[in-house]
Amino acid sequence: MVARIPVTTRCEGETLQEWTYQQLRRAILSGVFRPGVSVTMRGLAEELDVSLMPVREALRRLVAEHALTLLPNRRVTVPQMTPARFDQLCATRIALECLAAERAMLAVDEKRLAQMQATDEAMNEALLSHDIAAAVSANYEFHSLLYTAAPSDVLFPLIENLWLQFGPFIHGVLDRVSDDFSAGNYPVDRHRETLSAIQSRDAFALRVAIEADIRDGISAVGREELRVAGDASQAKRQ
Amino acid sequence: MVARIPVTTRCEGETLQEWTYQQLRRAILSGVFRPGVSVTMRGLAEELDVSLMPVREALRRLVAEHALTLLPNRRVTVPQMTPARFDQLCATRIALECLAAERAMLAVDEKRLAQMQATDEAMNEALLSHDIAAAVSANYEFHSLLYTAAPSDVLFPLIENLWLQFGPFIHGVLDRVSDDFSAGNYPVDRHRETLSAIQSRDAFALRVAIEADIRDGISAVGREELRVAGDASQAKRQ
DNA sequence: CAGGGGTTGATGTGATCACATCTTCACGAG
DNA sequence: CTCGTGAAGATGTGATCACATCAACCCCTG
Repeated sequence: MVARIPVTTRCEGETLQEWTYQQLRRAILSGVFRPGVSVTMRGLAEELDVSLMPVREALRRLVAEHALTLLPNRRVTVPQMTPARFDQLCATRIALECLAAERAMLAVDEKRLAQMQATDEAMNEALLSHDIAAAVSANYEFHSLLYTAAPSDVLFPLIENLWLQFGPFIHGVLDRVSDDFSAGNYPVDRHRETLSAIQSRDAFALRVAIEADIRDGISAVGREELRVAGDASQAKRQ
Repeated sequence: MVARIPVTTRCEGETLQEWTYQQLRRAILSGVFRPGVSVTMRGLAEELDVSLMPVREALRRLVAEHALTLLPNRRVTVPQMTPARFDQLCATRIALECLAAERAMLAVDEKRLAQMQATDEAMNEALLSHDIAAAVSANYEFHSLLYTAAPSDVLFPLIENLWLQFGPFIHGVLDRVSDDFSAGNYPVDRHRETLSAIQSRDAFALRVAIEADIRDGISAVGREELRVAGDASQAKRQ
């Protein structure tokens, strides 16, 4: 474990296990854990300054959500990204997020649309100033604002699962996009296409925009995942 | 807890927690737990004759998979089915299973096709003899055989999640279908359509067949879920 | 110097205990 | 008779301990 886990203050009435889960989850989403490294319950317990029990249950939960992987050795590791897995994640994201977007579209009101616009601008600013962490969370919030317009306790958790599995790689994707931004190479703003599709209540255009947004992420990665996988196998030896 | 949980023998090298999880999972899938009833760790521990710890972790896992629900009281219950949730589950199943079917289609060989045919016939026989449990597992196996033709460690777990959430209701659906069967009212066999679509490598026909299979389940339920929900609110008082 | 076997430390699993919180039920005041 | 209050039991959470298993490491033998 090289990088420290950023911790937040514990909310009132929140169980230790829930807090621990949230910390680990945020750490995974922000790419603190590199693929291939194995985490130990005692190590995390010491780092988060909690006992074994909350860590144990938080890890169990993250494994159940496929955010972490349980090896046959019963050791917990950050899952490796393979081209096949990457491809599956993208295809599944497209299927689920297009569905979620379509179902949420009619429920997006003016207020939410304004929030989405503001979030998109915040993301672009973050990309320009190379603040990857802020860009990641703004991107996350943009999609969340859309999908949660129509309350959904089935679809949205599944999508969050996929994001969690993508976790360590979103960082790499937006890093690449940020570089392109700085080089003056502005890519097509899929978020803006998304917003105008919602405004004109065009379900088909919305699906196209969402799919394009996800596919842009893919092409931004390119052979990136291979490099990350290479880093991971080095990190494993540490 | 009215119904007993059917237990299987514990495999060699399987942890107690894993075994407990499998027992509870099978119980949910076969509809032993009725929606709305709350389960207790100590109750399950006694019933399965294990200590609290394995039950605790198994429940945590099932909650993470949305097979069970954690109330604000920190009590674990079988989730209620509402029309909205039912609709979401169906739409998500269609999106994911059509995708999975399309991706698996080309990987289905003669041997697997024969297995699927045999499984479908077994299901029809089970329906005729009103053996709902056998029909449920045959239906499950039929779809599994298709989706696992191309190994997928992303899509398939998500689909299994949805099936688990459907769990208590599949029973009701097939109960209804079984009644129709006995009344000589043979519904369209969507599984047969699925098989012929695979044989002719027709991706579009396959999507149509899968979607129709899932939608047939919906119409078979009809207002069924309301009756079940009604039963559940009664059962809760027990 | 290379390979194998034994030892020691680390790790996950399971059990048990202590405690805070919630539920439930009965009793008594209004 | 109704509603609030208090006590007792039940329940989930967290901590700590014991143990089997696994990994790394070192030393010995060839």
